[in-house]
Amino acid sequence: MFSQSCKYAIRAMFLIAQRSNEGKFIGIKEIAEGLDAPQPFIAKILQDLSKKTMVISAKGPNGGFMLSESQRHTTLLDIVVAVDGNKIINSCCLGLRDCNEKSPCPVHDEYKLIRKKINSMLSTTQVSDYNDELSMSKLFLKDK
Amino acid sequence: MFSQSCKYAIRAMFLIAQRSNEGKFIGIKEIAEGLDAPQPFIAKILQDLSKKTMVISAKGPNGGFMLSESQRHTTLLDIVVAVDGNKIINSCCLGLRDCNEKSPCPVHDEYKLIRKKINSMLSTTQVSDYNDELSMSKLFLKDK
DNA sequence: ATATTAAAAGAGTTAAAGGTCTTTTATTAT
DNA sequence: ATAATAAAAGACCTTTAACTCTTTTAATAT
Ligand code: FES
Ligand code: FES
Repeated sequence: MFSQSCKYAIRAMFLIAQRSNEGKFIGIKEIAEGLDAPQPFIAKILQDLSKKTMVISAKGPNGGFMLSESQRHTTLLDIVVAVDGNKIINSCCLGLRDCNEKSPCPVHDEYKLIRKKINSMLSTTQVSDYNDELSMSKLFLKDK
Repeated sequence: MFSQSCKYAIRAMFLIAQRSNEGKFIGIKEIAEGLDAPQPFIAKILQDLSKKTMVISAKGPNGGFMLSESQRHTTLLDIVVAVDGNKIINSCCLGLRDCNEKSPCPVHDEYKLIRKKINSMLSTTQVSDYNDELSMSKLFLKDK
């Protein structure tokens, strides 16, 4: 469904959002540990998101990543599109080039509804929506 | 969502199911053309399905592939599991090793419902369900 | 029997995703 | 100013998916 990079990107953004509440930068090392993910790989992913101005980064001591007020309203769909492109939004699940009513594949009608729910989930969830649950360890960003 | 192999496998099975009604074998060449897919790749995929007894194959003149009466009841879920494994059934969409209620990721509750719909679509659809629509060109297995 | 047909088998290739490493640049604390 | 810190940049490596090619085996029509 999502590439590995995209999954990490979403989880990283949730984590940065949570820490951004405290007004502090969180370093790559801490992010990688918080997600149980390879640090250099996370670094590269965040570099991309930083270029796309979806996260603020700062070099030097006490540097790291954080989200501005407006960046905390980034949706999961924003992240998915930034990392994986927009194929999730409207492509055929059986791989036909065009998904439309003119030449539907056998599962088109059913999949259309599922895809709508996926898009809805992604577009209605913001990265800061679960700050509290994450802080209280009711939700998790890595395996226990 | 599905690997390329899996998408081709599903489409190939729909096509073989449709032709099996006529009681004839359909050759790889014709299948590849019917799906607008690379012939040697389709051959590989069908070889695997054949080994897993999900399709009958015959060598020599008038050979090819067809589905037995019972094989026509194969569901899309059977195909997906055979080709891509069972990760679709119960894995976390953010990549956590375990998806369960004990350590849910932020989208667990919502994704659980979506995954259920996907599984339902796959398990209730049989490869021969759309024979007629395919024959009448109301549904398609390749781009126009 | 022989030639032809068509899938099976399996090695080989290509491209993309996933992941690592080293060097550079910017910041800040001293 | 200098040293220490931490991200940026970009080259590099590894693995897997996607796809191809060649040879072999089996079946059938003549
Ligand atoms: S054509 Fe396949 S999902 Fe729409
Ligand atoms: S834990 Fe992520 S979907 Fe269940």
